[in-house]
Amino acid sequence: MRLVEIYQCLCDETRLRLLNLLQAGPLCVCHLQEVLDMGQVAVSKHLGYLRRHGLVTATREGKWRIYRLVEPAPPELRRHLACLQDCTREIPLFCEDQRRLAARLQDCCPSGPRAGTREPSAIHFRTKPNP
Amino acid sequence: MRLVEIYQCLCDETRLRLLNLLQAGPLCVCHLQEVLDMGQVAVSKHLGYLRRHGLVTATREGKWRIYRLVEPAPPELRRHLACLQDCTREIPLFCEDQRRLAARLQDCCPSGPRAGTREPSAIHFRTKPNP
DNA sequence: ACCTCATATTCTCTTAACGGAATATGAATG
DNA sequence: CATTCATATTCCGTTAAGAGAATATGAGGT
Repeated sequence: MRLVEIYQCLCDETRLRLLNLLQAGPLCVCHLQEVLDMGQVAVSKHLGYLRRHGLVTATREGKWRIYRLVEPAPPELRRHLACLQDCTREIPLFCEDQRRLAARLQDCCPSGPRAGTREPSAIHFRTKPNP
Repeated sequence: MRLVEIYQCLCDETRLRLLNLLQAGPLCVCHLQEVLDMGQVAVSKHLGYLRRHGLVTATREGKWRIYRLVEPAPPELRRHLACLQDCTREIPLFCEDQRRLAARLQDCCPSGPRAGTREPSAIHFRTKPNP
């Protein structure tokens, strides 16, 4: 993975917000869309961009498509995601996003704030993302 | 300084090379231009971009314009520059740039490879950048 | 088989980035 | 004060990014 490519992925605020949310675990598009409060096309396109450049991967789970950070991440990417996380920790917008996500997942899977982390599909089969 | 702004500055290879070289100390445009082996306009524009976004500062020294990393750098920037340096250490292109710069400075100020670090103007008054 | 839901792709428009050629600026020097 | 040197700015053409509307795809449910 080329270094510039990483920065190109990081140089858009929407993509930073997406990565910030994905740091905590896999998510489907509709959750991301809700938390960011953006149009479906925009979110989908940015996720596609991240996927084409190898920062995230996508799998199907029933009707949903689950995105997660690439695993294992190449070392340059790991470093940069860690650096990003250090910074976003102190930035209100990103903290709010995380809070909104936590709340959204509470609604969805009350058994735990990140119950889906180990079994991502569980998020979507317990309750529908948009009931 | 906004986070996205940092990434926007870092998402171009030429700018990464410039920052890599400036990590070691202040430099004039002509040295950078020589090491990168690029046109004057391109180098000047990229430096201008970095300056407008607050990553570097510029001062006049006689006929030359000396660029250096902003001092003191805001914390997010410090972190990212450190991260960048960690990565570039292992990338041939950036290492070659550093070697070429060292060689160029040898020609220019034989008293030491980074003689200009403490007294940047000395680089340019001992010998002309392009004799 | 049809329908719906979640998501992706295409199209179009606007805007920004990049490179190079030509030109402008401003300091130093004869 | 005219010239030279180092650098910046402007202009132009090309290319890529981003947003939104409309449409396509593909899996599940009826």
